[in-house]
Amino acid sequence: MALYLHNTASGERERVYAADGEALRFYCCGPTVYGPAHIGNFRTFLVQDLFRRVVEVGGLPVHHVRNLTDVDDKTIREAAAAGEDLPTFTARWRDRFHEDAAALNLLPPREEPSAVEHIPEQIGLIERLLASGHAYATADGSVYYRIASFPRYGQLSGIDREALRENASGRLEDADEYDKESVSDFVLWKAWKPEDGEVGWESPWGRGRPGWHTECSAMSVHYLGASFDVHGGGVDLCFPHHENEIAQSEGVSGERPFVRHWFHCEHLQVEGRKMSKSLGNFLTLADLRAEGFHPMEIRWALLSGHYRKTLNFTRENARAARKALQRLADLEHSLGRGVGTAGEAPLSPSWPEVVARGTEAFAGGGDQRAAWAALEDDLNAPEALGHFLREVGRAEREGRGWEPGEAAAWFSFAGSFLGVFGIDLRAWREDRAQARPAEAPAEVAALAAERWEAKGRRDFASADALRDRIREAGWQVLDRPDGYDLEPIGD
RNA sequence: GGCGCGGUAGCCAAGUGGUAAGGCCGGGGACUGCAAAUCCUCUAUCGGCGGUUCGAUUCCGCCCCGCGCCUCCA
Repeated sequence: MALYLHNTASGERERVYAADGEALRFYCCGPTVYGPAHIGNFRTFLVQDLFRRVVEVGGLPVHHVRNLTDVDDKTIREAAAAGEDLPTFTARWRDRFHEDAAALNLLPPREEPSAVEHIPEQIGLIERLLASGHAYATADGSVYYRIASFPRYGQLSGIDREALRENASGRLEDADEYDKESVSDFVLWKAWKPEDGEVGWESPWGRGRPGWHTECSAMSVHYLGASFDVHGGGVDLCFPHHENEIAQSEGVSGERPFVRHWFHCEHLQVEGRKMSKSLGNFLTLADLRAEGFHPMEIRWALLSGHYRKTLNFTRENARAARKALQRLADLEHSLGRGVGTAGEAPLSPSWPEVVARGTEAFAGGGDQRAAWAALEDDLNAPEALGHFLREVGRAEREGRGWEPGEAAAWFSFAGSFLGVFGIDLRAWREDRAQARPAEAPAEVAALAAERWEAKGRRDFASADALRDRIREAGWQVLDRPDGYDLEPIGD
């Protein structure tokens, strides 16, 4: 495999490989569990999922770690507002995140550590930072990172410390932070305050809780080592979160680099505008499901742009995705019976099978090879989709004339492609079949029977009139040579 | 102001120094008694102005516009 990925740290496309030669060590900043994740969050997680799938199909196992932030200002505030204790509150949203992630067919990470479960590791990290002079405690029992002690600070995001100081000058009056040495210093341990209520842990500096940035350094190093291969997140995390992680992790270990490859995903817009609560376009998966969209349609739409460009999510795109899925389902129905090892569902091979097939599945014609090549070239999903859809069109036009062997090869390619994209066609098909009424109301069925009879008499005027009445009832008649089907209108 | 990402057909979205993938929508046609599906077919000179070049959408410069980050937002 020769997968190349843009590295924020160098600004260049670089080869992805496992330093230990065995598994790619991959850390992702996960969600803060204080409410439902929105589709912008999921865009990032989906891109990371696509990346992981490409690496694994390329033959390299991935040691994937994604954390859960279950203690911070927002979780504490919202838990209090909900009248729940913090663990109960965050567990609920954690479960919700898992449900959404499963619906979107995200592969679960190998480990999913949470901040609350790793307080000792975080305290240990802070102690080492204090010992090495990178941190200092203040009178109130908080601990801050001393940015002046880390000359490389700002290198990842290209921000220089002088500018930081100037820009931050307007916030000097922030009462909470009056005892920091420098306004740019960030908090590692926050001393307990009355509004924290029951939330707090004992530490060498008194009762308190870890600052947000602390957890990712402590947990990534704990699970993946002081230096690992790839670290992902949304572009907004580049500064200050990832910058701070570098300062913390390299500060204690002295090992460089903390992360070899920084992988940042651009943001998402909705219907041409940025997502914001005031615009009311802060979409969650549940919102879109309520509008009738299937998670697989959302997944397709969210992966249809390049990860380093802002993507405009539109309902129209989601409908285009639905159409593509329908084309695939039709194709599987017409050409795919008994083809390949997946039997009746050759376009829905299991993930282990997709991994086992590896890149061999893409060794066919030009577009098949090109689809894989596009993915290896900085994860160019839209180009890969273009090649894939050209293959779909070819199958639609030529498939009926194929020999069994040709059909099997094509379905192996297409099944693997959908596997890499994490599109579970079977789930989509079954959920939709379940969602629609299997049978028309007796009244509609009677009209349809009457129409079929009129049609048999070649009384087309009556037949058409009945078709209209059936349509008014919300159903449509689809004729076959030997009969007809009734389907609900609406999608 | 600093750093970063963009401006390609009605919409979404790739891409290349030699006259621009793919999808959706829409138009026309074939097929069908009608309808659905399917098939065929049509729709762009790439934000603006200069420059380099035999030739630029692709390289350089300037300008205009949109978006993100600049201390806890994927």
